[in-house]
Amino acid sequence: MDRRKRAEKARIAFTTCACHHIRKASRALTQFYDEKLRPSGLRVTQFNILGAALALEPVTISRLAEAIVTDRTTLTRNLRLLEKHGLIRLTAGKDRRQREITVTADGRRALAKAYPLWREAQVHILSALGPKRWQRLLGELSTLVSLTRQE
Amino acid sequence: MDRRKRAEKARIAFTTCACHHIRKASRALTQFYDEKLRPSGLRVTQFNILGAALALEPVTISRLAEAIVTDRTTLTRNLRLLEKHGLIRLTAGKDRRQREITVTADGRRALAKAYPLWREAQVHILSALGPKRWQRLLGELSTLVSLTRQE
DNA sequence: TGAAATTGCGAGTATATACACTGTTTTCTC
DNA sequence: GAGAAAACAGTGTATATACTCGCAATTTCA
Repeated sequence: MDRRKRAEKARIAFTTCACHHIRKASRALTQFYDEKLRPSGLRVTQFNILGAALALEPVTISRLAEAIVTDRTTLTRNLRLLEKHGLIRLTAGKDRRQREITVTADGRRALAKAYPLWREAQVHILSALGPKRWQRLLGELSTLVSLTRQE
Repeated sequence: MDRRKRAEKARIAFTTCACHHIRKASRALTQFYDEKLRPSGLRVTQFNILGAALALEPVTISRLAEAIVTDRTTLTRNLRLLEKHGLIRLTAGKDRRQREITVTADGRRALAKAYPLWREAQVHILSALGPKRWQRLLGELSTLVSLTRQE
């Protein structure tokens, strides 16, 4: 293959790659939400983990990882940070292999403080799209996730 | 606010957060593409950076960062890795502040080897969606990016 | 009941990401 | 032309991500 063809393929790959576009949007949204959440001291990742933990508590690490579609070992490390800041507690379960996550009073306070800031970011995005486009986008994102899970 | 209401808000936040859903899809797609690309030794991030560099070379770090919508300092570190593996070269430009990126012969070989693997992953996703849904999704992702850029 | 398989989790290692700050070079302005 | 402003890039630090490996507790089953 000559040089020109190779460059052309490279151009196609980087302008059309689905993963690239999703990652790009992910970076942009993360920066946006993080910026809005800054006064709360939580990042959007932490806000989401903490919120999921509160909604599901008491919950084990593996169950929570499954719920938010994150690698378990990634979640372990993210939880360690929340624990260090006193926002969650990790205790041994009945099954001594398991570790149960509970949100502390500080954790609930942090969530309550962050919630209106999150809402501001969320409204900015959702109101611009409108409920119809938003719902459809949500569906497509779910489709993408399941497309990568099935083989 | 009572305990129940707080948990309810937490549940809403983590089930509807736009950022959470995009990040989730991003993780899933990244794992999928990385898995397919594994025999090539490139990750999808590296594949995309290398492809963009080849399409735009010679290009400075800031220009490339702009093109792929990545923080410049992130790109600097990602490029360092590609340089260490001999896939790109970083040379001083005429303007001595700039550093120019060029893809080496090894880099082009790595891209050529990875291309069919990338294509396999890409086809899996795109053929499942079909061109129409894919184009619309691409448009929505662009919209999201610009929604976070404008204030 | 005891060995094998399974389950739950952590550590080691590597990459990706970005904010705040710093230094250097170039350009602009008076 | 000197000083100010802008542009380009690197470092320090912190977080997010996940693969591989390994250990301990539990369950399964012969």
